[in-house]
Amino acid sequence: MNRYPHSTRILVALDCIVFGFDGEALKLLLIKRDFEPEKGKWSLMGGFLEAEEDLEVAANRILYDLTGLKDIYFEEIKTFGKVGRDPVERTISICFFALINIHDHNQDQAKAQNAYWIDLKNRPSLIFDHNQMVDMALEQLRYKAALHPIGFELLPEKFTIPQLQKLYEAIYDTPLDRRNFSRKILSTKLLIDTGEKNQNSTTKKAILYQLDKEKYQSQFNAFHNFMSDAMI
Amino acid sequence: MNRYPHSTRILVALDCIVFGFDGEALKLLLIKRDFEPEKGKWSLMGGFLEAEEDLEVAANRILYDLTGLKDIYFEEIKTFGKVGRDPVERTISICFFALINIHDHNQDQAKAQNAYWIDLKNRPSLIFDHNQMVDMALEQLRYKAALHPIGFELLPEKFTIPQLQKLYEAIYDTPLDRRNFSRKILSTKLLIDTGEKNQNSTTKKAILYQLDKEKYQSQFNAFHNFMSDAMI
DNA sequence: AAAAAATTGTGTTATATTTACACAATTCGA
DNA sequence: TCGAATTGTGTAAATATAACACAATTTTTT
Repeated sequence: MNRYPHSTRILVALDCIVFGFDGEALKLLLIKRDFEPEKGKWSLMGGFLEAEEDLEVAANRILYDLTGLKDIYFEEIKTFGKVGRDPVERTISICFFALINIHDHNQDQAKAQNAYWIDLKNRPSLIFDHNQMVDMALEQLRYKAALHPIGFELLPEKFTIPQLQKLYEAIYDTPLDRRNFSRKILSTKLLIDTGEKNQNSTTKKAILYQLDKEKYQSQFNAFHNFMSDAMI
Repeated sequence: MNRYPHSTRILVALDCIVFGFDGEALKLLLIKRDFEPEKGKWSLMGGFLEAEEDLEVAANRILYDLTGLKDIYFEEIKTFGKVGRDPVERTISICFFALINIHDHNQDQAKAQNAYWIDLKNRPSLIFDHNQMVDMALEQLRYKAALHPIGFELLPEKFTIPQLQKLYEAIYDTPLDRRNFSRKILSTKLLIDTGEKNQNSTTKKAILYQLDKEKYQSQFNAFHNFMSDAMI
């Protein structure tokens, strides 16, 4: 077999930031490590790229092992490759974030990985460069969600406009005007009125909408200037 | 030394798309390969990540070897990791694009690498997944330049507004209204009037501006909605 | 020397979008 | 039945955008 003889082969890891939303605050699915290295400390969920495995397949595998979910929304953030970032051995890590509906995932699978939902605002310090990874993930989530309709990935199939607003307020840690928010969301034409109402409410029951997946691609840029630039 | 015993080490490459602008059209700096594999075919400039080398350092090294320039603007696009993408051996490639002033780079260094400026519109087919990389790079350049003031990286230190407009027209392959373009650019307050005029012109000599690097960071989002969403 | 051609700089108006704010309707419990 | 909490919709002022016109500069042509 004809190879590249003079180059070094390096461990390739993948680390994922999984975001969730409980109706009030943004959460992270973090691992309390019961394995070496750094046993007992907190980290992101990760894994190594295998010899005959596509990168994308590896990302899906790692997300599946953590959540029991397939076809999750995720996107690459960047590849971390400082020499000493993993003290055990030179390892580069392809970092990505995923958005899931917090009630959808398999609790047993999370338990098996020793994973817990942690409020983003109270997150513990993480191993290696994982803190930096979370910082970049939040930055990219804020950037992307201001420009594109990806927030829906964090909500149930059917949701109300006030729920969506609370999500945006959590992502950007800022209050938003109810009336302008509603108009702006509806003007994207991405929401379909299901005709149902949210029965959980103790006051006026809000309309339940779902995402118009037909229009999702064509309207992917409809969120431009959704948040003011200062928020990003 | 404590290692991860059961994981596979993999070749890690970096491939870069170098954009330039000759005043009329967008150009790519491509390699006519005089080495194996795929000798004689066209490819992107690339190289392998070395054992004791930071990822960022490797990117700078590869860009330096090609252009003779340091501190070039570049950003990561994504990591390509399909199993068969390099037929010689499993290799993942971290792909990034760089923007340089086409007149700045060291011609000898480019010649040593067998590199040529190729018009983006007439580019030859490239090896491996490099065509896909260029497609993604152009997409990301269009996206980013519509939202942030990165186009300047492709121009000389001092430039005129009509030159900047031609650059944007090349990036988006579309004509723009001169008057609205000028007003929008000036409203960002990112341009400093140097007091000089472009002496190369055969008609009215345009004002030479330079980028206000003090304001560059704080105004990084000032380009939001610079191009209409349909362009991106 | 005057006129023509090419290009640059600035202004104006109609339209669309954004922001700030007000009021009416629904639901439940006191 | 009234009040509290929440949801849905409306309106007017300010701002931004898009479409368009004209004057100024420089070189070339007549």
